[in-house]
Amino acid sequence: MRATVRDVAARAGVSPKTVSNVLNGTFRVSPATREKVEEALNALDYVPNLSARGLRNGRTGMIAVALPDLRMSYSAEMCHHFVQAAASRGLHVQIEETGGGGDREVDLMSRARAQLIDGLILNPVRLESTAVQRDVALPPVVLIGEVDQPIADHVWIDNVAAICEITQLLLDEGHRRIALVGADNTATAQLRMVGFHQALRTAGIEADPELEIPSPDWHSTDANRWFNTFLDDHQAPDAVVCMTDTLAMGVIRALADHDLSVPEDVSVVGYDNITDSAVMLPRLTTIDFDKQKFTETAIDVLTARIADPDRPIMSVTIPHRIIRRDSTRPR
Amino acid sequence: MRATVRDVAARAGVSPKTVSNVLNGTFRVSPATREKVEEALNALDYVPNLSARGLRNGRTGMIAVALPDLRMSYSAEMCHHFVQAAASRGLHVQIEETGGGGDREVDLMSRARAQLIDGLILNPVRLESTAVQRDVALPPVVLIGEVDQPIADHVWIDNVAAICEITQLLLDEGHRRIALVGADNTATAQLRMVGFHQALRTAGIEADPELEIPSPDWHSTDANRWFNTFLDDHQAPDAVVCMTDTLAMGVIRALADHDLSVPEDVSVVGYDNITDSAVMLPRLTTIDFDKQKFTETAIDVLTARIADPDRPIMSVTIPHRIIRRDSTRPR
DNA sequence: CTGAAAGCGCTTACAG
DNA sequence: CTGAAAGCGCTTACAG
Repeated sequence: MRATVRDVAARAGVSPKTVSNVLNGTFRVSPATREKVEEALNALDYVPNLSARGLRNGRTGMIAVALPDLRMSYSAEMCHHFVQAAASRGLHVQIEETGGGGDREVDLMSRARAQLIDGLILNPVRLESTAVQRDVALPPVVLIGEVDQPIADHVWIDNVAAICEITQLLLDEGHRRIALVGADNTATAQLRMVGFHQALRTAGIEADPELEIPSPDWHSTDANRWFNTFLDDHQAPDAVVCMTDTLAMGVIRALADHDLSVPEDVSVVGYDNITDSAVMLPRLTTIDFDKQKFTETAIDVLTARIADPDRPIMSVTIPHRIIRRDSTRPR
Repeated sequence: MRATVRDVAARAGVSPKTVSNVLNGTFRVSPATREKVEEALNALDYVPNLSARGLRNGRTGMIAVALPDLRMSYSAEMCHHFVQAAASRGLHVQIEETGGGGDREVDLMSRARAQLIDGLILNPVRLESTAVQRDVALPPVVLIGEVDQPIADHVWIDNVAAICEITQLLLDEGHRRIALVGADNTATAQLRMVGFHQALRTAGIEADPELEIPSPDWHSTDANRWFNTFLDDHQAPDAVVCMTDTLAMGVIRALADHDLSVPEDVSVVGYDNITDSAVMLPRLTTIDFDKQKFTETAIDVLTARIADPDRPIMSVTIPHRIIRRDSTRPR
């Protein structure tokens, strides 16, 4: 059987309270007592029961991170940084996937309220997210990505500005007919479309719905399929703005299959600056942000919220920048 | 305040036991009573406290999955399937990263024993993994990937055979000077090297250590750097066996930077069949396995182990197959 | 500086 | 079919 504080106390000849004091360092314990307790701890191979501690303290040291689709390289990199940032703060991370059905988000909220996790970092898929509503008792939650409800803490990068800037860059360099890949009704896509339209408007170009191509599941293979179909029926655009680097991979492949090369015939830009973008053929021009800073900020905001449920709601914008590589060229 | 079973019982005019019966369906409850309880459950917005349940039952419904580096596309796809498979079995997943220091593995074992998780799926980084030893009280654990200690349950694909077969394919098609990328002292690499050497030996070719190139952190950018350096000093090989698809991306880029194209000048093969491999330039020849089946098997084996700690240790091999694409051609 | 007791919220024998 | 009690393992007032 596993040893409990009681067993340790018995062996050390002290009370459970003293063991707890040694474990948590709450009060000063005399060196002699401490030594006895530590001997017992080791001898009995004591490991605290976190469920019991969680029940008592109302904290488990576990937070949840919910992303739309864990298969994406973007998700992979964010997961890495979340786990690292959490570990350095003594927290552990439970992961969840919210894609493919809004109910998952509601479930998650319940689980948070079920207190096996202390809080939740949620990347909602839809703007009209039913999960996050003012009237329901919210667990501590930080929304990441694109949300416009000022109902919970929020960490994001300014998508509208980012896409606007990168579209601007293409426009400045002579591209006129610019396609957008990833256009659908998800929160992320909606906001990025706003930025795209904004840049076009500033340049005096009318948005052409024909050039706004969806890619329902956001995978490279999916973008490839949809963009291939587009190219079968349409003249190639001057440039393609992809809502993620992963989409860009599929688009570049579709162009190659239509004997169009990047950037000679068509320029392509991405978003996220995943690691592989730096070695892709061609190296991808994209939007970068500090993922470590992003995740650390999200966790710190969540921790603050857990500590004080009544503090004012805050929104943090993480800076972004354009990384110029080889997938674009002036026309 | 949150409602407890006690509150619900009070409102429904029954005992906590009856509420528990309704919640868990352990015993039959009369429809009238059930209805009263359900009304109270809803009215009070009851959510069970999982820490309390975990303390009582010794189960939390949470398992941990530990992978070497979560940034890899391989990890991303595995995480997705683990979360899906777990969800369909009513389990949740905590993720951990074991790379960059063996102590994390030991930590993980303790955490499992700390019972906030019911069990652990671990992809150990090193064969001489100190974490998994016979004398320490192991929590329920399933090892995935390359391990040769028959100390715990094990799910893997036969790496030796897989790399041997794909190297064979290259040899059969006339490649003689074959490089290997990812050669280091990790468990995965060691086993894959065995398969590589086996194929060479069968073909009567002597292994050339010069052609076995490490890529310490296994990222595409890292493989790119190391393979670039290799190409600076050496004649290009006929083919390159990459220990993962991600490494292959970096290798293909290095070849491109030396004006060598794939497969015209050099053939390249990968391992894992990540989604992006299907659209890469060129589309990558690689080793595929059923990731859903792999993860479901691992979780089922773990569940069985949790249910019966004394059952015999088992090892399951998931089949693999070569996916032929455009990154190789006969010479 | 330390001990004995109570209680976090749940479920499971034990009675009825 | 239901109730009252005990206990999972921990930590925190409350006394000394």
